Amino acid sequence: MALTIRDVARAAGVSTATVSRALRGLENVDPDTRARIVRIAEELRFSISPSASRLASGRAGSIAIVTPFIGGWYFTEVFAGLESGLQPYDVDLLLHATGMPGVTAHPVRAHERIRRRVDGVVVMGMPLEMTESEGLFDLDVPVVLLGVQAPGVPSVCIDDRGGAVDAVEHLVDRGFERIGLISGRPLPTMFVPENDRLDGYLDVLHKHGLPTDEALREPGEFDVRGGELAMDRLLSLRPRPTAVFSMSDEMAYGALRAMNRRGVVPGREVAIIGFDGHDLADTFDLSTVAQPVRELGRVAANLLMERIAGVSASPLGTDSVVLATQLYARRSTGC
Amino acid sequence: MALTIRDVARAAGVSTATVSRALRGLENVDPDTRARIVRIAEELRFSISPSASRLASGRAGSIAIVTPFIGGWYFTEVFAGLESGLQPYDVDLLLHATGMPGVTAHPVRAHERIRRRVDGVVVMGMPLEMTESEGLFDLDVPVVLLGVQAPGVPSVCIDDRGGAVDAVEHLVDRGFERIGLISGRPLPTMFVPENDRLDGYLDVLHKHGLPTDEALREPGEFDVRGGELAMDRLLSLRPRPTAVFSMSDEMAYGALRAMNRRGVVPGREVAIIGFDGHDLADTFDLSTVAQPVRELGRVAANLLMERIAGVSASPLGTDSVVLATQLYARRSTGC
DNA sequence: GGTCCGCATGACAGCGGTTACATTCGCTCG
DNA sequence: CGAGCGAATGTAACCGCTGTCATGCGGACC
Repeated sequence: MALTIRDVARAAGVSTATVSRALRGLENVDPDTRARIVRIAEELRFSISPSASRLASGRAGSIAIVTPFIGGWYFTEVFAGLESGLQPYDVDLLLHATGMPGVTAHPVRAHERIRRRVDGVVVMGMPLEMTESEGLFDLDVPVVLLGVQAPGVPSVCIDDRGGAVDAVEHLVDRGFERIGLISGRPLPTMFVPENDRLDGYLDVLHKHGLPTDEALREPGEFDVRGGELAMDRLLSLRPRPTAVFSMSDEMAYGALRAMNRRGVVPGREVAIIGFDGHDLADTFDLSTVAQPVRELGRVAANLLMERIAGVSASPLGTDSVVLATQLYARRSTGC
Repeated sequence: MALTIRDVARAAGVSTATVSRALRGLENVDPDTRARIVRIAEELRFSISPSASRLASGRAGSIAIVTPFIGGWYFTEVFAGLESGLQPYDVDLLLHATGMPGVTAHPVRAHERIRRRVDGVVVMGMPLEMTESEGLFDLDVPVVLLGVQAPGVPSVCIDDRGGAVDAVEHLVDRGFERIGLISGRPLPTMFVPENDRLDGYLDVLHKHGLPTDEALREPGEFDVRGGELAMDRLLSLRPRPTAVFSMSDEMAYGALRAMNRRGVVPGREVAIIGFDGHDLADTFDLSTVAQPVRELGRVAANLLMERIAGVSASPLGTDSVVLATQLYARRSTGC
């Protein structure tokens, strides 16, 4: 019932091979012939059958984004960035959530789920070990890491250490000396970015000879509630920190709330700075180190598509793109 | 190089047809035979080629979610809900963003993009006219509307009018009388849910004989910044409203900010209630009418898959699922 | 003028499954 | 005891494209 390439071929008085070539913009087709075929295809409202095309060509026509979880601001932004980066290519974006090991462990390994159906994979915010255990390197397709860096694997990420340095230097600039930290998981973790941010934080403190008590570091689970509890604990310390660097904006929101509840004015008695550049940071006057998350997705998409195209081409280097972060100083740090 | 069903057939000493039947769990396969085939397939680490399967069976093996935009809390929750609702089915979820007409108009109609590659479509938060103009009804596949109701099309949505009634009744209960409104677009709009919420708002005011000045209604563009501006305008009125119903939580955040800037304490001088049940509503003490967004996605997925399966079955009714909203009273309304 | 070359095109064998239809075989039943 | 039946399995024709190889043809070249 649906039209096939044969119908077009017949209508144009050419062979199916020529139609196929013409429609895909391959070389060695007479411009006139191509124009005619394209016109006829449009008149007939014909469009190629992806499954047939994929079967015949051996390409999956899809790539997958593998992430520990769906939801949250970061995920959405990455996803939107990927989607926009994929526009120029005729490729579908598939999604696979693994769940976090030990928390929401997913019964199916990513490997099994996406095997044979993708030409490449973007792995988002997963430690290398997890990427391995999910079998993503055994898929025989290119892999691009997003938000993480690892030797020998192409990746796109930010300078986590540098971003943390900026954040903490900012606090020092503003005259704060007793600087606390809200991390994600308890440190050290399997997540490289967290460790990098910790390093940045510590480096600045050392550089300025400021206190680095471990008591000043509290995990906040990367969510609002966790941030609130972490800040509660920090505010109960004596002496309490006069400033706090939160590894995410969402935790910082929780921290802001804890401060409000106690009548502590952000930026005066206690300063706080987040990390991410979340949508609402501006709304809530939260200073933050913004990372270009959409851009991360976009670049990852391009990097991956390049590698897919270049499988047979010259041996590509192990590209590793590092994007810059940007500091936004707002009222929560007294600006 | 990759295994085919033939390799499995050979290894099991049966025909490819039997392997196909066994692996798909069809009837009329001897339990022993099936077990043997499944075991061998696993040993061989064989998995079916989706493109071959799709081509041969004529099924696309995918459904699409069509949305005006990617991003924001609502979108992400719906997406996560769909994904989880789709788990039991072996179906890929494709995404197509149309852009808003006149704002971010997308050059490609959804119709062209997803034609021949989906077995069904979930249309999210789009007015019926837009769904039509995108050609989604000409795709010859089932369509399920999400967040909108329309005669003759299956849909899953909430009771927008009822939710608005709850919100405004709550304000009245708390003793507020001069009640303003922050809508999305300027009213009336092409979006049915907004109009429904407006109706609910007006109904309650009428019922209690409260003022319904049009001056009390301001559009807030459904984003934080718009909400802030809208609230600014409302707070400049004399007499100013003593309470405001915002059609989304994100706009309400903006409104909260406007109040903070002017030193107006939420819930005391001026109350505000949002709509959505956004993640951060609790954090910022915002009263709200929560809608089960993930559930919306999940139900839509099931509804759609049912219809896809039932195309040939008995003529399904035009199911239209309406999910309940829930009021959360917090400090922003003086609780 | 004949040979060779390269471009435009055609013919056709797959790609890896699914499924309609045919076949086999052990039983039930008249 | 043979017809008839249903469950289990096999056979083979597609599904709609792509890619390889073959073919035709006009022009450059010697």
